Amino acid sequence: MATAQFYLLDATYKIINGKAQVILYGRTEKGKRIILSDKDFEPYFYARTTADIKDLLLQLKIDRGTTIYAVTKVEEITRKLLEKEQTFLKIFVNIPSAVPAIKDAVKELKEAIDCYEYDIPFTRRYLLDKNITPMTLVKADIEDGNIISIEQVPNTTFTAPKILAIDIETYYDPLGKRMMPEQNPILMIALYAPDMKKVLTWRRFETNDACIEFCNNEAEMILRACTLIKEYSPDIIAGYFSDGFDLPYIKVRAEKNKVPLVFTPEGSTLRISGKTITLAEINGLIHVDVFKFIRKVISRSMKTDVFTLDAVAAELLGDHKHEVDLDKLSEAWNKNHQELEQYCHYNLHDARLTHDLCAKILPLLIEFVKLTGTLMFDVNRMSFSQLVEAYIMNNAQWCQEIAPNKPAYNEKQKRMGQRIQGAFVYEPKPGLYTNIVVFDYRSLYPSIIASHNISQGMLNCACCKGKPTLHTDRGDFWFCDRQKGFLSSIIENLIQIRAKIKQDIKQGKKDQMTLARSEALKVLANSFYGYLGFYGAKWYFKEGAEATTAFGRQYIHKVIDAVIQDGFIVIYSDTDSVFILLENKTKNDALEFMHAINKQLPGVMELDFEGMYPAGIFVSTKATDVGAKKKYALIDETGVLKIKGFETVRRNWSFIAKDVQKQVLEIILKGKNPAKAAEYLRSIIAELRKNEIPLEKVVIHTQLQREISDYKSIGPHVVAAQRMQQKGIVVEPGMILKFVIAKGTGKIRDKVRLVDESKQQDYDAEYYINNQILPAVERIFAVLGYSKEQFLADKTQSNIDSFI
DNA sequence: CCAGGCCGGGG
DNA sequence: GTGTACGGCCTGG
Repeated sequence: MATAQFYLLDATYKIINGKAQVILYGRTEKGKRIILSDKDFEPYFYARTTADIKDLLLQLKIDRGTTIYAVTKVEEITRKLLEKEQTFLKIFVNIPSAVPAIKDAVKELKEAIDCYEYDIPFTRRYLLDKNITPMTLVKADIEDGNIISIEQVPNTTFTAPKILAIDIETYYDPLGKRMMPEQNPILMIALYAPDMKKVLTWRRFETNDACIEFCNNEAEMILRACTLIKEYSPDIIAGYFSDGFDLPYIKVRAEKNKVPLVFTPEGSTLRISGKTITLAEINGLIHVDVFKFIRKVISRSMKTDVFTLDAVAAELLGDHKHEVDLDKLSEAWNKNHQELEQYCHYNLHDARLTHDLCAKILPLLIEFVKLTGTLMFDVNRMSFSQLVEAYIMNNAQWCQEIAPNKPAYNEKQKRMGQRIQGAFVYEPKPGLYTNIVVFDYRSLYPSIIASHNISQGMLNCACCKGKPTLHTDRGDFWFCDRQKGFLSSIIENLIQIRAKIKQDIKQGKKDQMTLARSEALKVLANSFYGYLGFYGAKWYFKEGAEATTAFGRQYIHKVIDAVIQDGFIVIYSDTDSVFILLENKTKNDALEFMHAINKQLPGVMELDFEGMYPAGIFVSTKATDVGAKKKYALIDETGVLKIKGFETVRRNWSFIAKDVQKQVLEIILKGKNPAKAAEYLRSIIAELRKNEIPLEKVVIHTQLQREISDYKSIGPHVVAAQRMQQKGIVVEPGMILKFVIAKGTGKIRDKVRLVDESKQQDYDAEYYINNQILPAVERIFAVLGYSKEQFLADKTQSNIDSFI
């Protein structure tokens, strides 16, 4: 017998001779790849029954043609379900895929009450039960490559996995057909790691750049990329939107060229799964889609609201993409080969940005892996609720808790219909304000859940009947005083771990790992409340969510009352934050107020100083309405705009609408000059009415998603497609249609014109003013006292401004 | 008001 | 793959 110690990277399983083998992929401390299998782990799930039906269960067999699903063993055990101890049957089956089938059969039995944990993927079950964590060191006793036993080596992390980034450039028609990998070849493949910089392409040109390598054709290029990846043997292959673009594209091209797609030394190939949202997976090589993690997990804490590689790299790395005209790439490919060099550099630079972003997010990703005990591939693609659930599952083990089931369709519908009364919102009076200070409660909801013991089994317990109750619209609640709940302990533990880490950070322990751990714990804690009220959650807890917001409303009222008593003016409050005006008080006065409040607050509750803003605008949802929730723009002391709740302007808006919205906010907050912004808007409207705004700025871009005949309702873009067809242009799904709205009568769709059949004079200024420009800025101006009618009135406007 | 339909990331 | 499917927003009906 030998032992092996290695960082666990990935896990999968395969069926051999009718039995499942777990396959673990790892990297030894000396950097060697290692692959081991474990033959002795059996799939199982739990059931509750009204009688002892072990013998009956052991008879269960389901014949599925080539395979037979069967129960192999049944054990009686005691576990808890929502904090209530009960007897369960642990039902073992022959292979993992037998679990759902046997589960269904068991549910049919008249003695069955319910089944549990039948939806936990086999390898995940393995990791949970063996108590081993990916991206950390594990120690295994092995015999002939088979694992006899395996355990965690405590306090270890694989901090420096080898990352290789990949990025491709493809041939495409600038007129914007949908991604068509069957027709359009890959032109370049870039691979980047600090010690591996390579661009492969299959058109030759003069170059001195040693990174550029020429292949004879696309097939050879793909094979060469595979060889380079195999030889480099990274732990992680990273891409940007590579689940949705690069890797599926490569897969199609490899099939088209009939070349095998092997990415690891031991021969793992690329697997593409999922229909609407594709996933690209390689056994033993962690595919990180940098874009997915950033958009799902990090986006909340970022300023940008577009997640292009350029915008994200700018914010997180302070770097940009190279500026090249990608629309000319295909032309260069066909005619001007010498121009391809700049595209190669562009390609490699994108791969570099992707690599650096991956390195940047890696510490956080690893901390989530450790906290949830889930494979990095999965963590990379999880939403907040999934992260929380994975974290709870990982902790349920030592609490002896069995996971409740995911809701069935009906239950989900029911839950979706159950509105939970939300937080308190003090509606802002729309307007432009100066010198705003923002306070917020530190981790308000997590603190409440922990300190008020909010957990299913603790609700309205018999033992604490008569204790002061929480009155809500849905009735009165109390939570047990004598026993600590499961969910509340988990979150209390989370808060404590984080407090300890924050202490460490304060004392100077500011390494990447510590900071990332603190951040991961914060994200989990902050997502906990949302999870309780999320309809798809296993531990959905409506009363708990209601109680949390009810307590939250009490706490925020306490601050608001105190702020007012102290002579500040409250302009806005939402959930855990209060926005106040300094007026003739100072920032110091505000800080002193906060310290005083904190002395009165119980336990872990604490009010923080969020920031100070020289100017801010609060906007209403409707032009005439009172203040809107969560819709404002602030400018901080360094001149950076903080914009919340303004809809992001998309492709199917005209350029002019996007421009105007941005300009208006800038003028108002930087120059604090509403009149100037209004003047600007008037000038734009006037130019539109004189049809002076260039035609290209009013073009609307929309993609045709299907065949024209498949449309049930005829939107403007469908009309544009029809017109193109009439003109003999081949129209196919995926095309970006460009059209303008011309003068005329009837519905919008009746006024659709193609760009090349329109002249500068043709576009309908009133449409653009009413449906594009004004919707984008109407609310902003409404709060400054301008109604949209004021801009629409085609008169001299100067006198209206004077009383603002 | 609901349902149908598009966007996003990538090239 | 212990299979099933994003979330937000706008427009037409």
